[in-house]
Amino acid sequence: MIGMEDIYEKVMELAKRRGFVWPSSECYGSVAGLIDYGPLGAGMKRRIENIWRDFYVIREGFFEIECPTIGPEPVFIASGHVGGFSDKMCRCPECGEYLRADHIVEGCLEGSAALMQKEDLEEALRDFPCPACGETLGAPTVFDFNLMFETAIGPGSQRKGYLRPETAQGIFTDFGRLLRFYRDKLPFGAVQIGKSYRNEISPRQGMIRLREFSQAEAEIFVHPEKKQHPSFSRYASYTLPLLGSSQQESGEPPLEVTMADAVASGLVANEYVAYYLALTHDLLVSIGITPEKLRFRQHLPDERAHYAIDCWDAEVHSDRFGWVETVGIADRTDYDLRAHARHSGESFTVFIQFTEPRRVKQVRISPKMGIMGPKFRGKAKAILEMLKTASPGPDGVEIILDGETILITPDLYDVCEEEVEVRGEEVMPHVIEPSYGIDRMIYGVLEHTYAEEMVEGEVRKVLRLPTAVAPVQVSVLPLMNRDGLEGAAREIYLTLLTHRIFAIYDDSGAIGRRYRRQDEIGTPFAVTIDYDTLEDGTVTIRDRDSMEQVRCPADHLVATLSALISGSITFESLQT
RNA sequence: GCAUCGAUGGUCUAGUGGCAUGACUUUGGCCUUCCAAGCCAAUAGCCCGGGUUCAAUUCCCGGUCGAUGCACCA
Repeated sequence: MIGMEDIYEKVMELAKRRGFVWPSSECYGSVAGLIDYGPLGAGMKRRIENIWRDFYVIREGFFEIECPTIGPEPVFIASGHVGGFSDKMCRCPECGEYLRADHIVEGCLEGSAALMQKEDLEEALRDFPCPACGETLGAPTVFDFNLMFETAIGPGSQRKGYLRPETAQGIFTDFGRLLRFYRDKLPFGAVQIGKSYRNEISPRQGMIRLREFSQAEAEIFVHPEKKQHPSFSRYASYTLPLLGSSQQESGEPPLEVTMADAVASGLVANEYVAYYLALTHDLLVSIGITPEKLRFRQHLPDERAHYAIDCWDAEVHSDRFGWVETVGIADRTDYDLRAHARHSGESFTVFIQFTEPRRVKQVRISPKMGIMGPKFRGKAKAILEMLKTASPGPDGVEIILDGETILITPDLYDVCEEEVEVRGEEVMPHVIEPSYGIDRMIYGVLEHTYAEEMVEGEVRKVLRLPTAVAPVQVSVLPLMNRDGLEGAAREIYLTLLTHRIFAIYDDSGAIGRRYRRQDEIGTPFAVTIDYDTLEDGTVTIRDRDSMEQVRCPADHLVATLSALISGSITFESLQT
């Protein structure tokens, strides 16, 4: 390779020029963090999403759902995004700098300032110097900056809504429906591919940090005590570079271990997490990420959400941006379901039958309603409810109702001990969440597959995209645009299209120039129609990566290309 | 968001207070029997808004976008 010192510039220049990625609304001045996928980029993105579906929908059996990108406020109150997805900020009255209010206070104070109220923060900030200009802050106004885009649903006194900051919540809110769809059994999973939105303060890394981005997320609902993946054997001996939190703390390199060993040694929390680490490696490599530029880093205890048992990022190395978090894989326990259960009042549990019904002795309070009704009148019903779960003492039961303590004496109820048959229990599943940043995957693939090489004194730019990811699969090129070559080429082109091979036809300019054009957009194969085609009915197939050619009878072309595209044969095998 | 620097056809670039360079690409034509060949022609540009000026792509102010540093960041 030559002159690869500024690969980001080169990749983005090509991506813009050739129609992969464009700045959005360019004619009115583009907006940071918003991009368009052009004709080739949109095709490539769709192919990558479909490969993701091959892994998660077809192979894992997790059906895909599609939820709105707008949600009503309670969803995001429950998810914690309304409260937790915002930062408390203030502005220096002297220099105008925006500051994290809690960070300033935290630097000089014991304990955590993140939970302080605005008013307390304002008071605490009074005497602090501005970290930017050094002037005393005085009493700045502390305000929340929430990273969610806000909107209003409907006219008039609208319901407040937000653009979703992740696709996951739709799967959680559909939990009850999904559970019934999967016929009340664990484990099951559902996935969603779609747009999410975050009003980033300063998105400045091209397509790495976007305000509107595509995510592919799976939510896998598992029994909290059964975290053995039913297909674990598929990846048990798969080896990955794992950078655990202890390796990071001691500055050691990643460990190359099998998934079975990783789980056995406790490096990875359970088989589910390990399985999706391996699957993610498998998937990323198959779309064109270089294995040497891919690692899995465990969250350090202080960066991991408090409720998560284990959390790993798949990080893709970029020459420009360093290690970029591209996929997150977490065991989120029952945090999300519990939150939605609390806020919505629905149960979010699965009834799991015991293998054998259990006989359980239970004490039941049977109120004497004939006495209690007249005695407590309007409160009787509420007291009755509370009695059901109370455990009676020798003097009776104390019940607190609306702040008033009421003693229910033993003469008001009977206690009967009985043995009941319990056939199962309500279980709140744990959630394993693999979450993929599609746009970051696309950038990683572009950067890793971009190559330059010297060919006869000229720089050849080539995207070595895997066939499954290339937006165009085959180009059809008549060697000359005359002597009947163009007619024969058109015929072959149409034949490929009817067999659903996505080909483009190009007869413009010298043949070498046309090969270069296809190299730049990653088209893996070129079919050239030359004078031998008119003689003996053969064409050549050119391989993008080796620039080698083989002759192939036109009659076999569809079958040969289909096999090459699907990967069932290699180009090298045709050369012998 | 702050500071510094930058923005000229699709791409790379020269240059200027007064008709805006060149190369590559693209399109059409000629030529051409396999890797950006040659010839002819064509298309296409001074980021946006305001100010100074007879005249602004050029100078000034503001904005947008991009790069770098700080800050922020699932």
